[in-house]
Formats: sequence, C-alpha cells, structure tokens
Amino acid sequence: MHRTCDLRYMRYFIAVAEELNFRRAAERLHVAQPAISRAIRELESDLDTRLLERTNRRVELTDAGQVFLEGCRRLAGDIEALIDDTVRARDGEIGHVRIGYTDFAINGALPAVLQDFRARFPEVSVDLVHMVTATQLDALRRSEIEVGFVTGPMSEPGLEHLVVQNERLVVVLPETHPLTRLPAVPLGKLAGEPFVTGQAAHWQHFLSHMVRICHGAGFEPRIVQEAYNSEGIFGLVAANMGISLHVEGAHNHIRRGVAIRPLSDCDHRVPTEAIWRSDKPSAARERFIETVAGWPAMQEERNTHPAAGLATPASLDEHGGQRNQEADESG
Amino acid sequence: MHRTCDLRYMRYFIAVAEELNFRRAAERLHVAQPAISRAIRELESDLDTRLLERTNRRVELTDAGQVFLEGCRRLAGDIEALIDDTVRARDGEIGHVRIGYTDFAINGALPAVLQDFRARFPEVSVDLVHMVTATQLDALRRSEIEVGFVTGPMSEPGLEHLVVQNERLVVVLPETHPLTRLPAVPLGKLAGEPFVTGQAAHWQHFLSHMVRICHGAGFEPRIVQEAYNSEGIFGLVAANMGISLHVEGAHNHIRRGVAIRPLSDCDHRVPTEAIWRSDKPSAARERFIETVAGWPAMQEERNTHPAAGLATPASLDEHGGQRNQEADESG
DNA sequence: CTTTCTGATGCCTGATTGTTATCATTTGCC
DNA sequence: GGCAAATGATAACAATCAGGCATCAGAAAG
Repeated sequence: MHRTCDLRYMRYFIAVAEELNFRRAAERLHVAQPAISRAIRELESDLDTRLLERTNRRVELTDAGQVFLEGCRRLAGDIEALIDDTVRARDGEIGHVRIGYTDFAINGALPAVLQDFRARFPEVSVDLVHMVTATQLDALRRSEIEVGFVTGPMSEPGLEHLVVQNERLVVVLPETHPLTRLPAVPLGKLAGEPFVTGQAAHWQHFLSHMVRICHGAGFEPRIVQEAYNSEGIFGLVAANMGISLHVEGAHNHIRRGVAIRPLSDCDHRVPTEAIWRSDKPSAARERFIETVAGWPAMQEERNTHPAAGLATPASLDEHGGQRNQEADESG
Repeated sequence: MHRTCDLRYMRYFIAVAEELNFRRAAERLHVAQPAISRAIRELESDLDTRLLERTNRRVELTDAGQVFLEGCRRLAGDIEALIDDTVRARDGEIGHVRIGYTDFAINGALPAVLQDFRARFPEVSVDLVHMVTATQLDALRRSEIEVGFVTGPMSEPGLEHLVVQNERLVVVLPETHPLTRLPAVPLGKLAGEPFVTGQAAHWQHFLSHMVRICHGAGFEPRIVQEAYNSEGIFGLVAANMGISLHVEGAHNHIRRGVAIRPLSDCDHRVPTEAIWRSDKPSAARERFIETVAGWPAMQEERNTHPAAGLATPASLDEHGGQRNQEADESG
C-alpha cells in the first residue's frame, strides 16, 4: 500500500463521480484526462475496491463508490472547516484566555471590558480567576493566566501592562461616625483613627499606596484589624471596628451601615492595570489586550448614550462620580 | 497556494505535535528529520499560520496548532472510518437492496429469508415493494429493484434465478361447500364449479399453471369473477361467489368462511423464484442472493430447533404442512 | 463502414519528497 | 569557560510521483 488515500485524488474522484465523465472531470480540474484515469486507478488499487463501473461509453458509481463519494464530500468540507478554524485560531477569533482579577478590577472597568470582549469574540472562552496582585504576577510567570488585572503601579521585567482605571481614594466610615457630616474629608482628620485594612500579606500593593499618603499627611495609620477582602473590610467598618481607605469603585459596593466620602485634599490615584507576559503571545490574548486598550474610547460613547448592562461608567457615575482615566499606550 | 493541505503532512504534523520533537517524530515516521522540517514549514506556509513555536531547544504548539492538531486527529480517524465503510460497502456489508415480492412469496419463505438477511447484514437496508410477476420483471430490467420474488418457472434472457419454494396447489372453498367434507379433493370434482381467480392481466403466471392442470383433468375452468389479489380472492370465496385454486401458502392466510383442502390427485407444483439481472452486480445484492441460496439448508436446522420469529417453516407446518422444497442451484 | 466519442496506456518531463551532510544555537557537564 | 551533545534549519542531490502528450482500443451514431 502506498499513501493511504491522497486528498488530491479524493478531489479528482469527487469531480469524476459528479460528472460521470473522465474528460469533463479533467477539464473541470484543469488537468489532462490521463491524469484522472491514473488517479482513479490508484485510488481503487489503494482501497482494493472498484469505485466506478466504466465501460467505454458509460461511467457509473458502484455501491462502494457511492459510499466513498459521500465520505469524500464530507471530508472535503471538514478540511475546509478545519483550515478556517485554524486561521481563526491564528487570528484569535477562536481560543481561550485565563484572566486574573482583583476586587478593585471587578468593581471597576473589568465587567464592561468583558462584556465588550465577549460581544466581539463570542468564540473565545474566558476563564476568570480571583487573585490578589502578587498571586497574579506569579500565575503570569507560570503561565497559569494570560492576563492579570492588578493594583499598580507596575514595572516588572518581562511583563507589559496598560492602565485600565486610575481611581482616587475614598474614606469608608461607619454610618454613625462624626466625619460623615462632612461632604469631603481632609486626610489629616484621619490621624489617630483606628484603621481596618486588607491582610498585609496579600494587600501589600494597595497598603503601600495607603501608607504613603498617610505619611504625606504626616501620620502613621494605626491598623487595628485586617480583613481577607473588600467584603470583610466593609463588614468590619459597619461593625464600627474602625475606618478604612478604599478606591472609588467602593461606590459599587453598597453596604448598610457604611458611608463613603471622598478625600478633600488628596489627588493621589491608585491605578489598576492589565498586565501580561512580553513573550508567549497567544492570539486570543492579543485580541483581549486590544479590547482592553480600545475600551476607554468606547467609554466616551457610552457616556453620551447610556447603555444597559453591567457597571458601565455611566452607571458608576450615578453612584458617585467614579471616572476611568484614559489608559496610557503601553508601559 | 500549492495543495490545500496534504494528508501526509497532516500525519507528520500529528507526530511532531505529539512528540514535540522533530527528531523523535521523524524516527516514529521512519523518515529523516529534514523531511519533517520541510513538511511543517510547507504546512505553515499553506495555512499562512504558525503551528509550532520552536526554539532550538523546545517545540510547543501555538493555539492555532492546537486547533489544527485536534482537527487532524479527527480527520485521520474519519478517513480510516471512511476506508472501512468503503471496503464494507464493497463486501456488501453496508448498502441497500430493493426487493419485489408476490403474494405467494410473502406468504411463504420470504419473511424468514428477510429475517435471516437482516440478522446477518444489519447495515444493509431493504426496500420491499409488492408487485406481480410481470411488473417485477419489468422493474428488474429498469433497475428499479435488484431482486424479484416471482411466480415461476422462469427462463428470461439476461436474468438469473433460484427456486425458493415449490408449492402444491390447494382448493379454496366456501365453508359451506359440500366438497369441504372430503379431507382431499380430486381435481375432477372441480369441473363445472364457478372459479374466482386473480385478474387475468396480472395473474397470468399463476393462471397458466391453473389452466394447465385443469386441462390435464379434462375440463376448462369456468371463471366467474376476478379479484385484485389473494385477499380479494379469499373474500369472494367466503362470499360464496365460487371456489379457487391457490398455493399451500394459503394456509398462512386464515379467513373466516373459507376452507382449504389439498388436491388428492395432483402433484403439480408452482415454483416461486428469486430472480435478478445477470449484469449490474451489486455487492449487497450478492449477499442477499447468497442468503436466499443458503436458506433452505438452514431450514433443516430450524425444523429440529424450532425458532422464534416470523413464519418459519416450523410455524408454517403447524398451519397445515406447507413444506419448502430445496432450491435448485441456479436455473 | 466511417466518424466520433469514450477511457486506457506508454513515455517523457517537471515537481515533490526524501536522504545525506552540514550548520548554528542552546544546554549540560566537567 | 570550554567542550560535547542535542536540537532544528538548510543545501545539494537522488528517487519517486504526478501530469502532459501522443496514441490505442472499443462502443455508439450516422
């Protein structure tokens, strides 16, 4: 046995079976007729099966030929589809991305970005995994995720990033706290207050922002309790265990017993950045990053035509003026 | 673009993708390593898509390569399956036969033959079409059926045949007829009786048998009524319009108001024969004819081990001793 | 009986595929 | 740090394969 069924010969066979005439099939395939004769002969010899019953005057399919013809047609279609799928996978229209995200990202721009991406690339499946910033950096290095949404600022070697949101800080107060009477709180008023924060081991990136601005205001925050995540922080604040600092996205996180106030004298911003490996480019990941990069432009549009869906900038505004900054081009 | 995806190259690609090593893949395929390098390069150029990300030390699949790999595996399996199906179609294990049959055949051996054939070749579909003998001969010539079951004897040019059953004649009487008192009726007693028969135009083959034996007994049958089929004949006999002659298979055809008696002095037999074109052999038809030819042998077996199912010879015996003759080898 | 149309065959040429020898680069070992 | 081993890539050559041309043999049509 030579080559178990050549694809070209299958195409020839389809043409002959459809024309039931070697010469016309040859013309249709732009080859000479003897080539067809030989192709059919070799196919039949490979399969050890007569496919066409041919007298000098008439050609007709045998039963086996009929079965083979239908199979060849199906295969030809399947191959076309496979090539198409492969090309679309190359272009990132089919595929998979694994995304890491923080509390800040999921309360901010991420839902809208995801909605946009799924609309544009419905055949790319998305895995979302919650991780704190440090864990995401690790997962990126191990290729356990393709893109992370982390608390910046980032400047990791081997990783590229893009600022997705850039949020002012807000004070999170128990509803009954005297400072809630102010529309905006000056930082200095927080000196001496008991602070509730995220766990030092996991919230290091945000805590360094927090400590820095407190130092800027001339005091050291007095941390009395650590919570596991934003949910926990808000709970502990509601329980009157202390106050906290958070990002504007906290407005999406309404909780009974808690009041949120902007800072009156602090322009410091906490960036949330999409981040990915410089190497290991996957097409689906590129498309995702393009969507992330293109998203701030869409935001303008949506502000003028308020759209339905998840937390769009428009709906965020209603809750208190969170505004996503235009993302820088690369880092 | 050259040849849109060669099958050999797909096989090479599968090997490389599985080994993730060009040299090992080459060994597995029993070719030299450069052939693999070139094959992959050509595949990638044909598809205009990078399939394998390869440094000098590591080979890994791209996303598109992963999609292509899965497709290639599927296609390879499909091709194997197609070859298998084609070979089985060649051998008549997959296919289709169209069968014509008479009243005599369906009341005789045909049901058991069909049951046997379907058990042996479950993937051959069978179309059954009722036709009288003359119509079947026509349908065979037009290739509208592959095998006919007709009333013999046959000796048609271009057609081959095989005797399937060879039945004695029986008298069909109204229940109240005086002759029902006899356990077997001598032919001569039927002279002058009014006869009910099938339509002359369609029942010519059986009628010639009938007329011949009546002439042998020295009288001309007086036909007073023609029916469309056996069902009609039995109905008219039950309605006391006359008597009729039929074959032993009539025992399978119990009808209130009708009595059946053997002839006491007539050994004449009416053959029912399978018949088919000498040319246009289809493998499924060959298997069917083989089953028909092999069936009388099985009959012996079944008489000793009465089997379940349709009208087997054993169950026919219960109704009155119909006995299928051993079929002659060809005609 | 000739013409015409069919598929098959033989021989030659060009294209494709495979082999050998070799290179450039990376990894691992001493 | 230098050397050996292993990797994939490349070039040149050889074998095989597929296509083209000319032609044949048989059947249908006039």
